[in-house]
Amino acid sequence: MARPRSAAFEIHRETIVRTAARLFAQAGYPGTTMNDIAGECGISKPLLYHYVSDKYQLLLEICDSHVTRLEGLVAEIDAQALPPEQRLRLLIARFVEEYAEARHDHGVLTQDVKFLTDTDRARVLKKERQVVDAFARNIAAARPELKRAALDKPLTMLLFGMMNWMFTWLRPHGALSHQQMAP
Amino acid sequence: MARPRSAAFEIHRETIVRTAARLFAQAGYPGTTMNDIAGECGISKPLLYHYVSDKYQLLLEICDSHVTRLEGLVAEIDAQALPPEQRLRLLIARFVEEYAEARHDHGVLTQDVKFLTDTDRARVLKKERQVVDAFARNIAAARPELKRAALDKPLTMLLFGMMNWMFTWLRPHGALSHQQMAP
DNA sequence: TTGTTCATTGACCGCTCGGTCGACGAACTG
DNA sequence: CAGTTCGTCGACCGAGCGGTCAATGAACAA
Repeated sequence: MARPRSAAFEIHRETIVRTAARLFAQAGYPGTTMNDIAGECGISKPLLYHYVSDKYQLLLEICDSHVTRLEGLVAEIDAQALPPEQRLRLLIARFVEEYAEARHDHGVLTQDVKFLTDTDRARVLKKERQVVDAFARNIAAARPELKRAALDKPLTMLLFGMMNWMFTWLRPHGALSHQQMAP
Repeated sequence: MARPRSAAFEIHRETIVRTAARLFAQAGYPGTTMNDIAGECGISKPLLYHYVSDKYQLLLEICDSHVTRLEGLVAEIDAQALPPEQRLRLLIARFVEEYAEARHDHGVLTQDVKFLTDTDRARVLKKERQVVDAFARNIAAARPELKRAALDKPLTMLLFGMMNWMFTWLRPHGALSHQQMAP
């Protein structure tokens, strides 16, 4: 072998994935072309394919890495010994924080999972379900009367509805969000 | 002229629009082809174009008719003289009802408005904003302390987040939804 | 210095897309 | 009955898609 891979290879690749996430989030997976991505990155299409195998892998990588990060977040907070209510609040706060940072990735996750193959989608949704279950568990622990009324699961969904929807209208101000989860 | 338009023309056309709404909601606007729509309707592509001018008009018609219906719903409830809290509850109940009936149309509205032209999108979003404002007004009337804290607008958004998200997981059971809006 | 690999591109390929053409028989009007 | 429009379709068109090829020069190993 005569020339090693450039040190910047992974960096370039990551830039491409981030750009793809942004465009997917904005126009959807089928509504985004590889030309769009290459153009937005300021490179030619063959060069794009030098860094990335194909369009589908981009989608898969974005979804999988994001949902895996969320899973890690849950595990991290679960590991702390905290009173139920406080733990639930921490969970919500950290998720909102993560969503804000990875806004585009999360948009792709909620909008474009359906374009994954059956097996890939199953894998991603399984992780997502574990995250949701963790929320439901914490809600039930913080408000045992909901559990008794079998309302913990629906309420969890409603909570995710609020969180997911938030980033379709909130732009660059995040001061309010953390306190609003009380009612 | 020698042959009038078939009496079933409008019916067929409406069937096509409903089918398009379902497919758009499922795969997104760019992810749905005219062949898909024709196939799902059991007709050929030229026949599809006999009933419909082009793909874009389908999207526009779905979005516009749905948002106009929502607008009418607000006007109808606004016309009734009701105490604030009761009116808000009625508003929510009726919206959830409407979303359930027109689930696909609503999916298209929340997912595919972005593919409208600037002017069309502006028109649709203007109507949508009027609906949201009506909700905010009713929330402020029912809970004046929120208004004072300038939390009425964000809370309205959170409420819409819950309502919009609901129909991504709720399948054919609707008994719970109406009572859950209290907390 | 030499040989190989990397980084990069313009040109290209097969396919599918949104949309149209021209043809046909059946249906209706006068 | 005659003439026209409707309802219907197979075949087709130009454009753009995801993806590849072959070529080039620079970068590095030996």
